[in-house]
Amino acid sequence: MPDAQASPIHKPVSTTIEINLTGVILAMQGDHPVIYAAARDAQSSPGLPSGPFDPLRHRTLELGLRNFAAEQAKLTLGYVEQLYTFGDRGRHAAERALAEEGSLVPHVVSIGYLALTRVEAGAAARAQFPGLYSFFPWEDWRKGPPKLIDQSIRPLLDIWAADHAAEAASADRRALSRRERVALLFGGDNRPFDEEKVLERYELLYEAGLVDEALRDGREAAKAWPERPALGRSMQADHRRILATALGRIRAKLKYRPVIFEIMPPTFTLTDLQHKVEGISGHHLHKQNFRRLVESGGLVEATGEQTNTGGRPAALFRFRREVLTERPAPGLRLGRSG
Amino acid sequence: MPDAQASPIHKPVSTTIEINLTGVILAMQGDHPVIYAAARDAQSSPGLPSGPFDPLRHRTLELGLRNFAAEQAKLTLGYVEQLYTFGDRGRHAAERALAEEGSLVPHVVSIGYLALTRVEAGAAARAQFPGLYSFFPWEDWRKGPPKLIDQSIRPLLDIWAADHAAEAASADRRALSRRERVALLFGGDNRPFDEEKVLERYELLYEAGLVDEALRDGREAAKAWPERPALGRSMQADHRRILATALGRIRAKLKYRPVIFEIMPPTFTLTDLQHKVEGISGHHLHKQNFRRLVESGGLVEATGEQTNTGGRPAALFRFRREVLTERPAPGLRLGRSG
DNA sequence: GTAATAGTGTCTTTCAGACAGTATGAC
DNA sequence: GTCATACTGTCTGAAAGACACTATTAC
Repeated sequence: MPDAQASPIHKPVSTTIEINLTGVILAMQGDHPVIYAAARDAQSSPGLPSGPFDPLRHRTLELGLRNFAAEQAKLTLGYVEQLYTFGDRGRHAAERALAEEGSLVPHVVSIGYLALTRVEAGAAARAQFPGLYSFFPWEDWRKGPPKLIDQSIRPLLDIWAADHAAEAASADRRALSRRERVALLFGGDNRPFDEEKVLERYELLYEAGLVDEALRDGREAAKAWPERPALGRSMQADHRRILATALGRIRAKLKYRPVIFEIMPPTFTLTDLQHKVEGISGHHLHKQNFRRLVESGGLVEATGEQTNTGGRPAALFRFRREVLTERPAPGLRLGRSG
Repeated sequence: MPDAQASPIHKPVSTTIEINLTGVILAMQGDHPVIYAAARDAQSSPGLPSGPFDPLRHRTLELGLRNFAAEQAKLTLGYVEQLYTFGDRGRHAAERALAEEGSLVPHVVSIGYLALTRVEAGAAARAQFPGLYSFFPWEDWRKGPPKLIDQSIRPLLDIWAADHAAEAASADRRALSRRERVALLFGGDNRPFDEEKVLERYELLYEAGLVDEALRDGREAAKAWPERPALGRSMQADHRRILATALGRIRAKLKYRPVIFEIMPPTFTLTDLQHKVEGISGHHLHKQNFRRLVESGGLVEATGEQTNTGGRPAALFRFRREVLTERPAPGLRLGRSG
C-alpha cells in the first residue's frame, strides 16, 4: 500500500467504482412482515430492488433508490431511510477475480435503504412479497424460542466454538471468544435474546459457514458442514446481509420513533397494532402494558368508530401526529414477553 | 446489475463516480472534546482527514479511512464506525457546474466515519485538535442554556419561521411547520433540549441560511441576513455536516454502548469519567445518579488504587469488560441535569 | 349458553431523580 | 481550622411488568 505521507494529493483512482442502491421494502400482510423480492426464475434466489446510482439520472441517492423501486417493484415509496454502505472487496466473486487481474470491471459499493409501505394484499402480488422470516427463521420468537435454534443452530455453533476454545484462552482479551459471542447473540442459559442484534447473528452464522451469501467470496465456505441444515432462504449478492441490517434497524427504531404508523392503515384497532409490532419485533408483548404504553404515551387517539370482526367490536384508533412535537423520542418503549 | 423483468438493462453510468472517505476523529483534552482538523493555511477553513477510496489500495472502505487517518493525522485508529453516506449533487459547487455541462468531472459521494481515540495532550499537536464546540457552540449546555441560543439563534429563527406562518396553516398536515421544528429542536417553553438531534439542528440552521457550508450549492445562501452573527466555525466541503452527524451519533450511542471507554485512559476516577461524558453529551449530570448507574450497572470496577490531586484522594476504576457478555445494551442510561 | 375477541383495575418491583449529608486529603 | 475534592444514605414518584377480571358481539 503506497503511502503518500500526509500529502493531500492523491493519485487518480485506477479502477472504476460503481455505486449500487439496494432497497428493503417492508410491508405487513396481516400479522406477518413481508418484503418485496423478485427472483429471475424459479431456480434462482430472490433479490431486492436495486440498480446503479447514476448522478445524471438521479438527483440524490435516495431519489435513485425510489426510482428503482418504482421501476422494479412498481411501488411509490413513502418512508425511506439509509441503512449502511457495504464496500467489501469481493462483493461479487466473479468481478473480483477479474479486477485483480487489472481489468476495468467496476468495483461495486452498495448502499442499503429501508422503506416502509402499505401494500394491499393483492393475491397476484403475493408471490413477490415473501415472508421476512423465511430468510431468518431464527428471528421469529412469537411462538416462543424457535426450535431451529435449539435443534440446529446452537449445537452446530457449539462445535464451531469448541474448535477455538484453546486459542480463546490465550488470545487477545479485548475480543470475545466464540463461545461468548454465541451465548450473547443467541441467548439461552438465562441470557436474554436481544432481538435487535439481527445483523450480528447473521454475521456469526456466516462466519461459521452456516448460511450462504450468494456469490460472496468463499473464505469460510470451505469449512464444510456435512449435515448442514437449511437455515433460511438465501438471496442474490449481499442482499440478505442488507435485509438483516434492515430488520435490526427497524426493531431498534420502533422503540424511539413512531415508524410503525408508516405501515399501519389510517385507522386500526389496538390489537391489530400490537400484532403488527409483534410481527416486526419478533416476540410477544404484554397486552395490557402495550395498550397503556400506546394510549398514555399519546401515540394514538380513538376515532370513536368501531369494527366488528367476530367477537366484541374493537375501537378504532388513529396515529396522533401531535406526539411528534410533544415528546423528544416518541416510540413504543417495548418490554418483553406477554 | 441486470435485473429481472421490470427494468432489466441499465445503461452504463455516464459520469465517473468518486467515493470520498471522511473521518471524524474524536478525543478528549481534559474535559473538552476535540477533533482532528487541519487547515491548509491560516485563511482557509479546517478540514477532516479524508481522501478518495481506491479499491486497489484499500481492501475495505474502513481500511481506506484508517489509511487516510494515518497519513494525515498520524494516528492509528482504534474504534471506528461508519456514520452515513452523503451523496447530494452539488456537494462541490464547482464540480457541479462542470458536470452539468457534461464533462467528466467525477461526482463525489462521501462516506462519513467516526473514530474515537486517546491523544496525549502534546502542546504541539493542540493546534490540530480544535474544540468540537467551536463548530457547534449551541450544543454545549454544560454551563446552562448557551446565551447564543436566546440572544441570536432563536430570534433569527423566529423571523425565519414567521415568514412561513401563513403557508404552514394551509400546508400538508404531515409536515411540521417551521415554528414547530424550531421549538422541537431548540427547546424552550418547557420543551426539553434533545441533545441527540445535533444533525437536525444543524440542518435547520443551514436551511435558514444561518450557517455556511463551504462550497455547497447556494440554494438558500441568497437569503441574506444583514446582521448575521457568526454561528460557529465553518469547515471544508460538507465536513461540518459530517461532524454534526458524528456528534449526534456518539451522544445517542453513549446511552447503550460503553463507547466512552474507548476514550478513557486504562484507569480513571469516576469524576473524570463523569466530566468526559458530560463533555460529549453536552450537559451536566447528577453526580450521585451517575455513580450509581456506573457502579451498579457493572460498567466499572475499582482497581484499589487512588489518586491524589488536591482534595480527598479519588479511587481509581477500570472498565469491566465482562459487562459486554452480561447485559444486552450496557451503556450509561444518562438522565438530565445535575 | 358458548366461543371469540376486546378491554379494564390494581399490585409489586425497579429505577431515575433529587434531597442532604459525611470523609479524607493539602495547607 | 479551612478549603477542596471525593463519596454515601435514603426518600419519592413514575413506570415497567405481571396478576386476574369484566364486556360485547356472533352463533
